[in-house]
Amino acid sequence: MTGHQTRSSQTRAERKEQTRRALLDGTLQLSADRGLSNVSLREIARSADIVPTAFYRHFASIDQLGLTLVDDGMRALRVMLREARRTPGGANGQASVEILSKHVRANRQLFQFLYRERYGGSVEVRRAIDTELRFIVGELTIDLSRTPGLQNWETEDLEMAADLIVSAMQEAMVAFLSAAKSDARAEDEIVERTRKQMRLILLGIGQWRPKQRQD
Amino acid sequence: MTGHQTRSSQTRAERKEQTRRALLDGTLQLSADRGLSNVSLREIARSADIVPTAFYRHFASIDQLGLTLVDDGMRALRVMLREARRTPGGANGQASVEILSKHVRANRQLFQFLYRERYGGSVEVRRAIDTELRFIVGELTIDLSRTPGLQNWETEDLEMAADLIVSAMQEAMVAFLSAAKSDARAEDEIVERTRKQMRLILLGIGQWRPKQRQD
DNA sequence: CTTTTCAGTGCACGCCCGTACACTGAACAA
DNA sequence: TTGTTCAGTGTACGGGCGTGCACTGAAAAG
Repeated sequence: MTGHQTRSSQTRAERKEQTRRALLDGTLQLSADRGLSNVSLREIARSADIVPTAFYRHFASIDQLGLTLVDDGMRALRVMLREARRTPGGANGQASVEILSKHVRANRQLFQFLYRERYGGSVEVRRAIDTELRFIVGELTIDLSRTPGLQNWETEDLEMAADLIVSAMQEAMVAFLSAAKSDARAEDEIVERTRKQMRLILLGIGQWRPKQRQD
Repeated sequence: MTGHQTRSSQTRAERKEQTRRALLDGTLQLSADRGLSNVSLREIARSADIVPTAFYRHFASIDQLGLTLVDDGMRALRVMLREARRTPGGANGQASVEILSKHVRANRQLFQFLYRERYGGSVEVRRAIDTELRFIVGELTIDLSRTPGLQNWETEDLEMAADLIVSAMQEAMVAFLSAAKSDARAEDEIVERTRKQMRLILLGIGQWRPKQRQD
C-alpha cells in the first residue's frame, strides 16, 4: 500500500510479469500441436485474457516471444546437462538417459517446442536453436577431451563423437515426446534402447585409433 | 488427333496430369522455407496458374497433397537405399554417406520437405512419415541380421543399432540441407564427419557382446 | 492533492483466406 | 452430328487476421 522506495515499483510490475507469463504459457500450449507459426497473435492474446493490441506491451512480435521461449527451453536443457555432468559417468554413460527422461517429463512442452521449432520454425528461431545446440556439442566435446583415454584425440574426432551422442539423445527425446503421456512401457523401451546406443558408442570410442585414415 | 481406343483418353488426361504436377512442384517450392502449413490453397493454385476452386479437381485438401509429396519423397528415399544396399558395404559402411549426399543433392526440396514435415507437419503427414521411417529401420535391421558376425544378435539389439545408424544419417541429411547450396567445403566436412560416425558405430558393433547385461 | 506513466481497451480498417455456386467450352464417346 | 464429361472460370460471401489510433483508469511519482 505505502510505497516508499526510490527504486522499482511493486504491484504494477508484478501484474505485468503475470500477464507476460500468461502469454508465454498460453503460446506454449497453443503451439504444442500446431507449431508456433500456426498460432495467431489474437489467439495468444485471448489465452492471456487481454485485447490483441495489448500484446505489443510485452513483445514486439510473435517471433520475439518465440525467441524468449527458446531461451527458456535452453535454460531447462542446460539445467539437465549440468545434472548429467556432475553425475558419475553422466555425460556419456547410461545414467544420462535416465536424467534425460526425467527432465523431459518435467518440461514436456518446452522441449517439444524446441525440437519442433528447430526444423519448422522461422529463420530466426531456427538459428537461435541451432546456435545453442552447437554450443552444447562444444561443451560435450570438452567433456570428452578430459575423459581418460581420450586426451590425445584430435578435436575433430572428439566433436564427431559428441555430435553422434547428441544426435542419439535428441532422437530419444523426440521418441519420448511422441510416446503417449503416460505410456510407461513405451518410455522404458526408449530408455533401454538409448542406453544401449550409448554403450555401443562408448565401445566404438574405446576401439577408435585416433589418427586412422581411410582411402 | 484420332482417338480410336475404347480404354482411356489421351490429351485430356495429359493436361490434367500436367496441372497436377504443377501443383505438387509449386507446393514444394512454396513450402521450402515456411513449411506446408504456412502455404495457402490460393497460393498453390496461383503457382499452377489455376483458379483456387480448381484445386479441388486434383486434391481434396492441402493435407492430401502433402501426403502425396510424402509418398514422392519416400520413393526417392527408397531409391537411395536400394543403391546403398547393393553397394559393397553400403548399408552400414562409409560408401553410403556418399550415396546419401548424391541423392540429397538431386532431391533437395523433396528431402527437405520430409524432415521439415516430420516434426512440424499435420498429424496425418507426421504419422505417414514416421510409419515409413520405422519401415526403413526395419529393413536395415534385416540387413544387419545377415551381416557376418551379427547372426546371433537379438532382434532388439539389431534394431537398436539400426536406429542409431538411421539417426546419424538423418542428422547428416539435415546438416546437408542446412548448408548453403553450393558450399562444397561444408558438404565435405559433413561427409567426413558422418563417415567417421559410421566407422565408430561399426567399431562399437564389433565389440558388442550380444547378451550383455548391466545392473 | 496533482501529475505522469503505462498496461490494457475498443473500434475500425483493409487484406487474404477457404469455399459455395453457377458457368463455360474443349475433349471425348456414341 | 449430338450429347456428355469435366478441368478450369468468375463472383461472392463471411470470417479471421494484424495493426493503427484515440482512449481509460489505476498505480506510481512529485
